[in-house]
Amino acid sequence: MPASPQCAADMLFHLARSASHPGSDTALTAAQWAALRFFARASRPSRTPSGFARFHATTRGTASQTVKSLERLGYLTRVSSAHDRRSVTFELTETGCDCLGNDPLRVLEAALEKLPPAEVRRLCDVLQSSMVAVAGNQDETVLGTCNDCRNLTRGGEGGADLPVCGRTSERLEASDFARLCVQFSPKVTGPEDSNPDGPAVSP
Amino acid sequence: MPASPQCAADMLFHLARSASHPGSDTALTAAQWAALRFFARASRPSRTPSGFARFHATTRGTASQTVKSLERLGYLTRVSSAHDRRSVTFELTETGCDCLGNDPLRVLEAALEKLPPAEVRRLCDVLQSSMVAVAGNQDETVLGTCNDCRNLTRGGEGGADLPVCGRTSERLEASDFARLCVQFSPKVTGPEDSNPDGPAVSP
DNA sequence: CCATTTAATTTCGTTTCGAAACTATCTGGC
DNA sequence: GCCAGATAGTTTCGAAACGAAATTAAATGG
Repeated sequence: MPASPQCAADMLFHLARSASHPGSDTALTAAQWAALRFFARASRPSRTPSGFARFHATTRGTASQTVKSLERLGYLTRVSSAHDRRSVTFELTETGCDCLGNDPLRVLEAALEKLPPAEVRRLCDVLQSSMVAVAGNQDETVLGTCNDCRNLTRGGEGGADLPVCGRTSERLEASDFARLCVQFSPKVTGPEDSNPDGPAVSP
Repeated sequence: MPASPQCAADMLFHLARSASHPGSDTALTAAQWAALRFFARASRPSRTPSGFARFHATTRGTASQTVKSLERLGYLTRVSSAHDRRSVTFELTETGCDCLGNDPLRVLEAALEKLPPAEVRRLCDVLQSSMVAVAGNQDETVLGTCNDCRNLTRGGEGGADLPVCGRTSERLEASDFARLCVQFSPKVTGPEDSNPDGPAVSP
């Protein structure tokens, strides 16, 4: 009764808000922190203005402005895509990287780092299944790592094929495997589910 | 590696944002939904503009405006406090109650309701310990139910004393025990900890 | 080759927000 | 009782964020 799902939702909301909210003495606004964080952690195909818009649950127009402001501040650099000339991706500058050390969300990360790894794993499972449920009702975005994504086709063991994202058919680098993707689709859990104790998937 | 604490923090942030963000076709703004939700679930001593400001991690000025707009819409009614003439509390009107059925956060609640209760319990523990850690660094607010709060002094078994909140020394009703409090302090977990498998508390 | 779709940007008006100033009330010491 | 300081709530005002719509450019698919 004290641990109702409703209470959990309220606490999750409050925690996210209080942890991501700059204490007013910080260099960037909340939206700018979110963008800086995102471009530091997303896989290359996701590091676009549209990708950030999905991550931040806002419009592309608003996302474009936020990104532009960070570019003006010298925290991001713009890289035009080779395959699609409409598309641009962003990289953190060294200043941007340094700045991330003051990200207000770091206190939440630090708190989670103190948990036992199994607990973190469970938390991730719960969060991911919840994102799937939320995204199902609306057409929201599910966040996950390329590693766990069904769209990732790894290079063959013979080294013949190169790893690509099946969604964007863009090449991935090894460093992208652990990064966040905004076009994530969870792998269908086969009979050999590695986490039989995990959260129930809705029928 | 795929379930890093950092990734968990990002997913938590994204989930909260995407779930609480109205699809733009909803009657209220994100801030208004948060306020309506809060006043529906907080214990009476917490149902003040200041209480909502803490919950929403914003200033009292901003909170005051949000509350005022909901009052104007007929979703909240203002009740002046008997003990402190500066203070006011708010109650949901019937319309406000009805409106809560369309709360965008309900899809998240629904997702969490599908989890096994033990999983929800674990999630609550993780969220609460994280809130404590975040609140420790800054002077943020920890959210919890009066039931689990060390400030709650229940009425004696003889019925002599009435249940009060030790923080505000205000009387509580039985219905408040399971409600959210913004002046929450977790009970010190004694040797007879009911959840020995729970998240480690930082040393 | 043309219609459609998609990526990104810009513009514009609205809303939200935070900081600071202000009023009213409570509290504690004297 | 009285005054200083703290606290609850409100208001004001300028800055930022936001959504919607229009625009440009490029990819895609008959």
